[in-house]
Amino acid sequence: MQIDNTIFLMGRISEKSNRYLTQEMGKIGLAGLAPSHGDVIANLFKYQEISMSQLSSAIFRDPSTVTALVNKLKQRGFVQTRKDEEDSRVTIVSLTDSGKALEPHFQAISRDLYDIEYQGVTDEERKTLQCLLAKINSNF
Amino acid sequence: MQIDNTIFLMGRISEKSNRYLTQEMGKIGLAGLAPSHGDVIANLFKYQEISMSQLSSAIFRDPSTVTALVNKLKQRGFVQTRKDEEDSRVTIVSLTDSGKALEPHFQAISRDLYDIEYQGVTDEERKTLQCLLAKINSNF
DNA sequence: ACTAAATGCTTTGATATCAAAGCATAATTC
DNA sequence: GAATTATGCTTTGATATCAAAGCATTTAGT
Repeated sequence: MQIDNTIFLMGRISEKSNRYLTQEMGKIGLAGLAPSHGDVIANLFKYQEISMSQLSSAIFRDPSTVTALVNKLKQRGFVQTRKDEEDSRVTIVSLTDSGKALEPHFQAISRDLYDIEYQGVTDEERKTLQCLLAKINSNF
Repeated sequence: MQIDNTIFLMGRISEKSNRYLTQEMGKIGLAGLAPSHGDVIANLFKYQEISMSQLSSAIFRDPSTVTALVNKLKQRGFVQTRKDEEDSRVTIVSLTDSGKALEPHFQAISRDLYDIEYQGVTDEERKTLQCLLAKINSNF
């Protein structure tokens, strides 16, 4: 029968987090965008410039999905793209000024999310959780 | 910045599980169906008969999504529906014989999934994980 | 009893997502 | 160096999903 419901719980937590992120993104001018759009932006904070395929690997989404995500972000004015000079197949994505301006808001949202997550959870437990999830993730 | 990546890991594990479930469902005659369809069926193993709205609560999906899920399962011949006699608004869903025949396969898939998840994880750790996830889930 | 509110479900429209196929361009092989 | 294979990306088509609106029917309020 059912051994436990950990997989189920991870799914639920994941969905609730996404709901929360979507809601908070709406408050900082990103209404109508999904968590994955946020993932794109977050990776641009980290790497400044990144190709479509690197983005695809970084956010674990199909290349065709990344095309759609970046198109939307471009249309909204948060990112821009240019062709790579060395390899004309490659498209390189970067933040516009209005994209860069989001960074502090992203940090705040991220902090808030983890505050919610870890209410009543000790640092010790947090580390244990982190370890266990990393191990389970590598089991698949 | 980023405090940890537990939320991210839960999302990844959840997606990988879903990928696995979809694949295994394909092997038992459920190709083209999603994990949520499996959730509907699993709840019917548990309750035999259940209304659309109860199903909606049980699988945490919008009522309109449940309508679509059940329609597809009906079309494939795994479930059937009837009107409740007491309240004609209510639709009650139940398994057909070919739906019931899936139960042992579901048990096997569920077992296999947990075997994968818990490779190299002790019973103690499993309990800890279960506890922490339950707490975090209730934090949202 | 009649109206208003609530409940159960479905339809419609929008969207993120993936898979498959297509189209370039680059790299490799012969 | 021409042909094949690989790589990077996009287009197209299908689907699960939700939100909003709609339609019944049941319940509550007066």
